[in-house]
Amino acid sequence: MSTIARAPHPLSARVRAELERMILDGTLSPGERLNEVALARQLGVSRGPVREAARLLERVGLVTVILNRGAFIRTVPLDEALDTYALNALLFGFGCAQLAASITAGQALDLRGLYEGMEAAAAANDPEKFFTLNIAFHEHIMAFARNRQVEAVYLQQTRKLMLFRRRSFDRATSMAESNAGHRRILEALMAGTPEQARHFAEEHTRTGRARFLSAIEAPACTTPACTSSTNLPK
Amino acid sequence: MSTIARAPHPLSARVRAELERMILDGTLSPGERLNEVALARQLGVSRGPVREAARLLERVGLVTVILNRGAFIRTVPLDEALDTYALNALLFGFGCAQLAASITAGQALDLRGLYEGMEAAAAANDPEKFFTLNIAFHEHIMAFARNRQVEAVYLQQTRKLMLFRRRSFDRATSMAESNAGHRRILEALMAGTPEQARHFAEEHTRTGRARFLSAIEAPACTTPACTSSTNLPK
DNA sequence: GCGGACAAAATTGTAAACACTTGAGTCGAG
DNA sequence: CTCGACTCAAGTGTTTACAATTTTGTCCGC
Repeated sequence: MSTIARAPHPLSARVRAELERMILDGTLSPGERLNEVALARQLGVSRGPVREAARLLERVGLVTVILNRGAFIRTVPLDEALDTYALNALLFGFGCAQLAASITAGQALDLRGLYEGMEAAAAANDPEKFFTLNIAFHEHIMAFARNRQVEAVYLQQTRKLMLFRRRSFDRATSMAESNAGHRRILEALMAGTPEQARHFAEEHTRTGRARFLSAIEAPACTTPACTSSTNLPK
Repeated sequence: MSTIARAPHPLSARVRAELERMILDGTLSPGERLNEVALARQLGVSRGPVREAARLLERVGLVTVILNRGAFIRTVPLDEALDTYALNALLFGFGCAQLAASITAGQALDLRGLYEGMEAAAAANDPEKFFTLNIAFHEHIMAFARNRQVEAVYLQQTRKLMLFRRRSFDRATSMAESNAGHRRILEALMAGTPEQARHFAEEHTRTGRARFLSAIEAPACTTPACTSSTNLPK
């Protein structure tokens, strides 16, 4: 029974963060139901905050709430994932275009460091590290783009995609290919050419979608979480 | 004490819809606090659903929750409104570009009807009707664009902007100017030229933002709701 | 052996109760 | 008269309890 750390936030917000972490971690698998009493006991709180947290996660698209049946971790349908990729391509392209027009030396240095870290991770065949740096690279760009609304939507949609995107970097070639896209984006950013940056960003997202699709069609994963039903219960 | 109509949804969802309506209607003004007990009694429910609904509205950006002080209807800061306009320009441009490549005769007819309705409303100097048709025009386009994710984000952001956008169409010239933009978009859609449609859509959003800005700087509104504090309490 | 109806357990939806924080008003000292 | 501390009311945060629905297990009939 691990109690949540004390913080100056409503309990429901902390529970929401914890549940979000558990979902993205894989502790809670897609299709699984969020048992309110079990989670409440596990987190050392009452059912109220857990309920509120579940409703918040529904609003973000991470869970689905069915009347009198509870909250289930969403299994994002393929068409929704594709729509989300298109949306993210648009947002990421915008972010890169904006940043190309306003990038500072420090920001460029930061992004370059992440790029080189991914290069090393790809060479060492370390998908886990590459995955982490990759997220940081994209999120830093969107943070530097100075549009909080675009950034917020991008982060939210990306989190939703993470429900299964983690497996897209299984092969070393994927990492190298992905990082080549990062390099092109980075060069356009440092060159200060917004439209080129936007172009490479959208292209990069498209190749990411392609990797995602091939990973879906050929799931080289045998854990029970992968083979379980991909549809909602009932 | 008006009880909410029965429906196959959790009470919190129905309460959320009702609160959202009250906020966008103006029944609840920006800066106002959502008194849980009062709203619960007014809606004929308990505090639980009202709390959950308030948290949901926070996630959408319509209210702000402060620990131990409750939920306040948000007063969207200017910079956030500008960021949101930029986001909406991007999304609406995407939607128009998509639709230009796939529009059907029936969809074109539908949009044309809305356009002509707005033309009539502008001639009759009927801002209320123009406002309604204007929303329908944009939402129909986004629905026809066939990307549920982009559509959902656009709708959400637009609702947030509605917290004060309603006053942008006070003058008849604004309506005529706005509808001229609609006409250009519609022609590009029917011509099947995606990039042109995107261009006009983004331009239309920019002029909308300009109207919004001028309406902010010169508030021709004297109701107490407008003159009240535009910042969060305390 | 199989299918359907019934009953009991589990779980969610909702409501009420309790504890704590915040804010205002008042009283008193300087 | 002003400023500060104290008290009390209002309201939120959280927990607990109750009601309604769903699900599952079992039993009976065919």
